[in-house]
Amino acid sequence: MATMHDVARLAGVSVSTVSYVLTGARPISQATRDKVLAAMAQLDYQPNAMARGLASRRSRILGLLMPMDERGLGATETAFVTGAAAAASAVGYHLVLSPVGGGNLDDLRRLASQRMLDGVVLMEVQLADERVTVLQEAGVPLVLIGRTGDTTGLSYVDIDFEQTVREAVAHLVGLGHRRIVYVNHSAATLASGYGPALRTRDAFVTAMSGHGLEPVMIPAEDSAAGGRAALAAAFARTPELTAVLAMNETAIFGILGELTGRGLSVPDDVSVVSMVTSPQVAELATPALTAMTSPGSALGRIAIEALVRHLNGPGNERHQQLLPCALEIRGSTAEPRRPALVNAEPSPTSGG
Amino acid sequence: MATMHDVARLAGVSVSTVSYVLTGARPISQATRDKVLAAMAQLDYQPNAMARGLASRRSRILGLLMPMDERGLGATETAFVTGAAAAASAVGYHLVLSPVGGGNLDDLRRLASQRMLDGVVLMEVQLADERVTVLQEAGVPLVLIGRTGDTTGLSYVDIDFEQTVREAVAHLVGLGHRRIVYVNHSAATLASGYGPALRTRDAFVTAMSGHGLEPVMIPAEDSAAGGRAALAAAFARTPELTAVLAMNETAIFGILGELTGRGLSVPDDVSVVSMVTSPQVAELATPALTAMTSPGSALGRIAIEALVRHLNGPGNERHQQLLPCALEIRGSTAEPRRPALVNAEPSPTSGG
DNA sequence: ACGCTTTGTCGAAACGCTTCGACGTTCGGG
DNA sequence: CCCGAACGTCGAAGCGTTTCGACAAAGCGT
Repeated sequence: MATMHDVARLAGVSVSTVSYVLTGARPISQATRDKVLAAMAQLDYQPNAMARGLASRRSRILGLLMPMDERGLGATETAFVTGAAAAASAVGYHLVLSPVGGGNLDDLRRLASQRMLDGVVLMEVQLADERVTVLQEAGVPLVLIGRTGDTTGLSYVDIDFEQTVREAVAHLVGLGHRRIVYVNHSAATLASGYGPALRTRDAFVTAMSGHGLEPVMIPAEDSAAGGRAALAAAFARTPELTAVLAMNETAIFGILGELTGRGLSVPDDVSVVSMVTSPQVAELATPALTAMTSPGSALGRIAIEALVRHLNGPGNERHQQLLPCALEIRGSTAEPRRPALVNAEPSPTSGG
Repeated sequence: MATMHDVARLAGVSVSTVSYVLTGARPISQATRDKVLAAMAQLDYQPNAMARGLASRRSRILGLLMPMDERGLGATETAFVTGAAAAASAVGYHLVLSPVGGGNLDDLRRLASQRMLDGVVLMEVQLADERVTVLQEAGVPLVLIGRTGDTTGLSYVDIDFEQTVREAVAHLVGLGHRRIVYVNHSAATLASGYGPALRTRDAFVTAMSGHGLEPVMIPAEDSAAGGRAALAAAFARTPELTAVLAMNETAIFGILGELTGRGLSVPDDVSVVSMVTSPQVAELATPALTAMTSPGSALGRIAIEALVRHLNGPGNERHQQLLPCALEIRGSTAEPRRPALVNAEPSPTSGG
């Protein structure tokens, strides 16, 4: 492994000159630069990341901290990761993912204090998230995906759940639906303070009320069985429902299965909209799901850009931004077959 | 940020003594050790990873290189990652995931030559994989998940596709199926030399022939539409098929959708077995899929353990190991409703 | 009581880089 | 023609560890 010394000797210059060629921290004449670059090429020189990091006190490595529990990353999260990696690469940083779960706070503290990461992006943030505290105390520059309850002084990028729900509801109402049930994450998840679940719940109430409709929300476990159970509960509560709004990529398949099982067709009998869903997953279902597509890779890119700005900038810039999901209409939504019950007398139309 | 110097001063010992307390490289008396540990606790000392890495020429960081194209990690890959992370953590290493795609070989070369990673585990290996060459040339200790065509001198852990296919076929044949179609990955994937696709193809031929049955394989794009198309092709080729074996987590949903669309019921009309599938995905489908469950977390653990052994050991140990998938019977397989056609005269049983 | 190995500790030299201060040159303005 | 500023380069001092050689003290067999 060639070192800077070797390069300097071969090029006939000092070590610091080689360093300046590499970093551009000081001007170097074209002639010298060429000599140095030639020597580097000849020796196949690669700077040693550790030495560089030690001397400069920055590793040029960014961490993406994601809990990897249970089920894996969906296409949504993957888009996020690739967006972040591309953005980091574009500005000369490496991006590494660290699968630190919520449990091992000590592990996180260690990782943070060792100065191996110049900054981190934290995913799957809870409304009250100890990891944020740990990272802040360790003095690590930080950008969140998602939001804590109190975002004072924090940088974050998150999905605009309010607008996303509003648009989804508007789409269904525009088609003529009146009885719309929202299938959320599980009751336990809600109780644990998972922001997206809580925010969409509130947004749904607001949106439905805005249309003069009754908001019915049903929690569902994150499993196909959970989706089936939720749909059963939904029908028990609102037998005349014509549309289901869901934000639960796992349960949605159970919902569809149960619908089919009951002899109901999608979208003719019941329309389904899946929120914060990637096109890939939406296409998996039969029929393909009308969905609110999450801005995955943009989210990742923006988070990294904010983080890097934070690292270079003098200090206190915060970046707080919300991105909406885009409505993509596929085959799972249509006008209700039966005129909505609130609008008209039950007509003698066929359809049971 | 306290340094070793601070700790040494506070404890009234030399810097090297502090280092020995930390690394255990030389014996230290209990009294001294206690003083040092107390000082470390008081100052909340954390060793600087860069300095340590520079001096010791090992970072204690392991890389998990995974291409993150298209669709994200399934639960299978996630189990793999968590298994690997846990194993690394258990032996005092950090595990970072690096989303280096197949395209940017230069990026990979840089990452490898910078000596930031003590060793790497490479996922999604192709039969001819340039990344392996790059890594070997860079002299980075390496363990593969999957295998290249020529595994001489390489360490790997992989799924035992031969046995997995054999068991899956045996399960179906045992139920009475005779016309079994294997839905593989896409023709392009096969042509690109993707090991699992090729190995399962060959194993399928072998297994079917062993039962005196005709092996029919259909490639499928990795999408729901691809699965639908493949099923259509399968029926065109083998109208009397009673079972589908698939290794394509994405296409499987299209297959199920198309089956339902044709008015065929699973498992009564057609049995379906999904290979190298996680329980989570298997449960998503309706009915839940009988599947060959991949040994995800064990694979990850074993790969990391082999890698660490490789780092500590004197040198040339290779580790080559195959792990089978486990048959988990769920609701998508049953005896064929119609007696298999090769066994009997076509009976006048109802069924289109 | 004698060397000899162990044990416990220290000081100093790396590790490979960045960065600061210094210094000679060159150049343009007054 | 002189002065200051900008340019281009160098040497050396770190960055925070590990690790090596040295050495005093203590334990051992004889």
